[in-house]
Amino acid sequence: MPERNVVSWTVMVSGLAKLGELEEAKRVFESMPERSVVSWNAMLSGYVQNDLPEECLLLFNEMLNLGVRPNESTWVTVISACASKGDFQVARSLVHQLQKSRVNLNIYVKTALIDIEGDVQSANELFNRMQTKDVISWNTMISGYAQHGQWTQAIELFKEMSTLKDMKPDTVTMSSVIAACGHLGILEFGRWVVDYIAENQIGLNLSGYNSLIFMYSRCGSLEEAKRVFEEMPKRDVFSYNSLISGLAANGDGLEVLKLLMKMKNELIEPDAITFIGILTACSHSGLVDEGLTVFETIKCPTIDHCACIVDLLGRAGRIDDAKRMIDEMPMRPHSGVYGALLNASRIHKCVDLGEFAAQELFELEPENSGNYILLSNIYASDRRWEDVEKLRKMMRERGVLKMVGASWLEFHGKIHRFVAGDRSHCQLDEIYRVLEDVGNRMRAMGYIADRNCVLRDVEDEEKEEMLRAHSEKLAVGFALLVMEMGAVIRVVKNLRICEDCHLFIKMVSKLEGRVIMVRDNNRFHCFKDGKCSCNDYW
DNA sequence: TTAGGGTTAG
Repeated sequence: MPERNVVSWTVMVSGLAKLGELEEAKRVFESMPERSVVSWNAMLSGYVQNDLPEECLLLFNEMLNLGVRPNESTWVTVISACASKGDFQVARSLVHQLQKSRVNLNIYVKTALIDIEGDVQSANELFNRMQTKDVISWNTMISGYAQHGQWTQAIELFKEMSTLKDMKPDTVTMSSVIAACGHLGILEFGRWVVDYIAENQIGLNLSGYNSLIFMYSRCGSLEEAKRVFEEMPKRDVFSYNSLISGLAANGDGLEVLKLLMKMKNELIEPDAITFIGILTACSHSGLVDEGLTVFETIKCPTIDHCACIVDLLGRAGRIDDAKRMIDEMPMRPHSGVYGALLNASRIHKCVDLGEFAAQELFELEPENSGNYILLSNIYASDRRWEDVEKLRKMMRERGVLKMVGASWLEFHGKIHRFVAGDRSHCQLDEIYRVLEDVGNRMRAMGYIADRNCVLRDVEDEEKEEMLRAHSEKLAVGFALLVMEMGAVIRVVKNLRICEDCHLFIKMVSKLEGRVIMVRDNNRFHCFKDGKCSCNDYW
């Protein structure tokens, strides 16, 4: 060019960076005879676009040291560099500098700030103070809630957005909303959202389809998840992972292994999450050898994959192999590893290994009441009531004893509340008739009507405290399930699929010859023929 | 010539 000026130089920097030619961009940037703030911005954003946020921040420092005044675009770029790094400390110091610099906070800067702050409340305050908001500001706030697990708030904000005349939710909005529905397990609302998308002609892109697969999977609607998976024009690792995890939770190990093959045929590389899904599926379906074979193919197995193998071996009864796996693994085991061993010890009633795993867990996470309960259950299954009581005492002393007050179940759109010893439910007589019937039939089939039996008479006060809170209210709730067979029971609060109700539902599924779906902690468990998708062999 | 938003696991 006969006349090169700062603009043409900057175009070169920006264009090269966009092509991923970062070294070349840097070379041009460094040989510029003069630079404007825009040139600096082009180079800074080049680093962010090429996933080098640290380089961006270093260059930003250099820029300040040379006395170049950042403008709004500069701030947006460096803030987003912190966002991709997840570096809240640097973000805080940037916000501080930003306040000192008296730069005008336009919609871009504010939106970037909502995205970075790691502090949902401040982000929301800023969002509420914004005079003008566009679709990206709304999406940033919605996904901010979602990224912090505040899915209800994300959905509420979407509802508010959808009532505004001048605001049209787009495909990004809908991806977040659909995923939030999945996390909450609210399939009915999810279906409404799907209709909303169709009515408003919002085209879904790959992320949107992936969210849909995730939602259907998490809500236990595997047929719909598979349908979306088949229908979508292009799949990526997210699509596979969402479906694999859904099938894994449903105990469909064979289908998952087929998907792994299909994935390879489509030349999509499985990642760490894929393998967790596959190993979980094998574990839940008792496919021990297949799981071990897959484990061998993982290039860089993580500690989580090892935990899956401990679970796989332990559930299947190869508990000594599970312990050996822990002894031989190169990394330091974390709570997930010992948790898997403890669970396996409970399933197979191995007191020694259970004690070993629990001791490690009490060190690693002393506040987690679940570990104490599991060990207590192991002692109880061995009728070691003194040890049970010792553990209760330890829990009281450490303040981890958490008595569950009540549970809430939802079905047919109505919330039912159950409390230990509660006699106030409007279908009480019917419930107890069903309970008695199931208990009799269980005994007739040779099952020991001991502590696992929901009808068990409680002998003394201590065990009453321990057992009633768990068994009885669950029993009452699940008796309702028997009567309402076919309905999906949604556990609204406090109730977990613990040992007692687990056995109960399995028995019911066998006696009634029905498939029962129960949503527990937002995950679906599928019970059929006396087996549960999570493959616990009681 | 430069700048802000989305999806997955146990």
